[in-house]
Amino acid sequence: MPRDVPLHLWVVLARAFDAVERHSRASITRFGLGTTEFGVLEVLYHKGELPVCEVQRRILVESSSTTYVVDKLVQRGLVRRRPDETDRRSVRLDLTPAGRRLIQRIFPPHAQAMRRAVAALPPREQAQAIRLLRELGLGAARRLKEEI
Amino acid sequence: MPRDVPLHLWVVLARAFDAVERHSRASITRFGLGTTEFGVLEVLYHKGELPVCEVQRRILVESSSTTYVVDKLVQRGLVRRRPDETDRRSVRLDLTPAGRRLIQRIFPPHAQAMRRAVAALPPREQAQAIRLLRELGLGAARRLKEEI
DNA sequence: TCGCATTATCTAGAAATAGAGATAATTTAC
DNA sequence: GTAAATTATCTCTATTTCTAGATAATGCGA
Repeated sequence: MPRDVPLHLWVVLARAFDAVERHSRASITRFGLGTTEFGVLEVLYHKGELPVCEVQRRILVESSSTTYVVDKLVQRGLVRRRPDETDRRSVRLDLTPAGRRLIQRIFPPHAQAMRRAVAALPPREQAQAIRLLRELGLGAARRLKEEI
Repeated sequence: MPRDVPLHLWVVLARAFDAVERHSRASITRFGLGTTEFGVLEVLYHKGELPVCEVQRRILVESSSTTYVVDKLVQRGLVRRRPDETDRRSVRLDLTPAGRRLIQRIFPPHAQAMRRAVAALPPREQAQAIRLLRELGLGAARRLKEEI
């Protein structure tokens, strides 16, 4: 009984993502944030000030959702918008001091939770999985662009 | 500069899932269905009549969302609910003839689209990825249960 | 330089999803 | 056998996310 390997890959990819993502969601919920809000804080924390479009690319949601999440973070005083000097279409995002304090406090325990979430795979196999998933993801993304 | 391998694994997992899932979404949208609706039809097509809870486990959404999706499919005459004789808590789901005709028609081209979506990875590496993702997913799911 | 395609962001509205908890049936432990 | 715990489904509500499209600025080619 020869398996349909590509379809099986898609199934286990979805299952693995779901299981690990539940860890992420549970961890982030502890801190009164949504996963996408956390994503924005996290990317600004690690990359510094960025234009909205760059943040969007990294948190993997549509542009209107990005606007929605950033609105909430701005209202809560965790992020600020600033017009870009050179490109007047662009809006740059940055952490406020309060936002920085928050993400500084919650990132380490969240990272720890995520390390535990994937710890069933031994380090050597984690490295192998990274290589394969990178190739898979890049390939799929490439095909998406081509097929527009 | 030693990478934080577990966190990196989580990032590439999310990216790969996102890219492949976009293929899935685009493919399914062609047929006027949502991905979760498609998931219900597909699992009933391949497994036959199943209780709601079993369908839910396979489509990876919460129980309230399952009710919502099944409602829509029932309204469209694609799925029917039937009380379980032996366990009166349980409701069994099955395809109607129209539902069966629909999924029979759209599953093959969707499967083809998904095969293309993951085709950047050669078959040998697909098999390797399946093994690793299975172990990762099962491990993460196990930890979820333990940590309740 | 001018017009057109592209890019960046946002708005409005619809759809999908989750969360809390209600209800009812079954299973388990004693 | 019965009480307590678990399981299955659904309701109601809030939140999140997407789609379509508007607006404005930029880049690019003739």
